[in-house]
Amino acid sequence: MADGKTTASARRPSGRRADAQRNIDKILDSGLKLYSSRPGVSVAEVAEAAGVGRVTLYGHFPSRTELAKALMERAFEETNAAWEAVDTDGPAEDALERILRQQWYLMERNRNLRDNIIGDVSPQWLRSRHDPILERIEALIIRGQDEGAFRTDLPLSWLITALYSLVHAAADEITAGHLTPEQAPDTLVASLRSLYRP
Amino acid sequence: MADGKTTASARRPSGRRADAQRNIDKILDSGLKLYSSRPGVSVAEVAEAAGVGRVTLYGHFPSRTELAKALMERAFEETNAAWEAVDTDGPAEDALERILRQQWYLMERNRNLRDNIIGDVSPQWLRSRHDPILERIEALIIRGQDEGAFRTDLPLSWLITALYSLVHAAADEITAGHLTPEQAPDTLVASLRSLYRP
DNA sequence: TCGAACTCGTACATCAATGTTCGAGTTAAG
DNA sequence: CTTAACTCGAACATTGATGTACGAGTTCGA
Repeated sequence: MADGKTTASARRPSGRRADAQRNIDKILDSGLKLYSSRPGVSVAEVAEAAGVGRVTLYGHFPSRTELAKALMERAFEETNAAWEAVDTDGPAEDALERILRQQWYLMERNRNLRDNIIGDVSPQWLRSRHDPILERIEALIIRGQDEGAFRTDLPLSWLITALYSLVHAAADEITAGHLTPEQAPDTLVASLRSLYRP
Repeated sequence: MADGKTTASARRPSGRRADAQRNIDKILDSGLKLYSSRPGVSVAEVAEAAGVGRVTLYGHFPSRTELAKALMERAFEETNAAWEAVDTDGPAEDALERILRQQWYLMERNRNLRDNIIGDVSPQWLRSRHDPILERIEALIIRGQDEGAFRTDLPLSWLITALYSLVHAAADEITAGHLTPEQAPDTLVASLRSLYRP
């Protein structure tokens, strides 16, 4: 027993037991679904949706705020991965269209998540994670302006905001039943083409 | 004393005392300001902002829901009055521009009010009050389409939603400090012209 | 199979919001 | 001036959410 300190925690210093990890995943999945669908979600709801005891949830996420952060962190990672996967070569106008068609629902989901999580995390924290994503879009728009494909008579930040805004609007229209999920990307692309062209 | 029943309430059956009416106004004013600025406003906050006791507030508005309804009702009336005041003659494109320049801040404020009040009143109630306003915009857009000034390749409801969406975006940009209140209407009008033209 | 890691329900303390009651004071209106 | 309407603070009951503590049971991992 001289070297009996080879406990599990010593052997897997940064690891978790498989069932714990499974529960963490379930919690994050359910949390994302709930938080991105409506405001005012409670910790208890997330736990129930995940099929997990409330105490278990608190065991992994010490507070509501920590849970919220984990959800946002995960969403940002997903977005970054999506950007890596998309082809941004060629004319900026075409690249933007590809990005929209592939990611508009992701943009929308994360925007809702962000809206419904405000108040749980500090604005600074939120900004620090969100800015890198904005920069990617910004760079693409600037490229389009250099190519002469995008207008330059309106502020750059406005073009970005308008883009997000219309993505959000498209999602609302689907929810309201005025637009089908198939029509949405076409409508969005057509609208943004009109809006972005010089 | 045969006719001694000439009490105040009998004499002013539908009227209120002047100080009561004054307080009601203060409550609605403060409530509008708070509700349209952020979510999660409590009744206590509204009372305090109005400089009125919480009990007094409950005396006039039996519940949080009733207060919310009164706020929305008032906002709708204001919007209707604004529509009556605006000149909708001439080409639809110009009329829309005039409306935007005169009412965009009102549209924005009421949209926030609506967003932050969801959950306090039923969706049906909200719809029933909001629809008449949408119809006015709808009629104007259809007129523009008949004149050949507005595009017809996108759903009508989408054009309306996009309009509201961009108004909201413009307000966000002002809040974020990316747009001045003077620039906002021009940016908005320019964007919607691009978006609406065939 | 053994022990540590993990889960679970129950129970508890805390906090904030809603809505009500009471009684004493103030104010408008006739 | 008289009275009814109104206001106010303080106190109370209720509800729902957050976070913690405990102890008994289950499951993973070596």
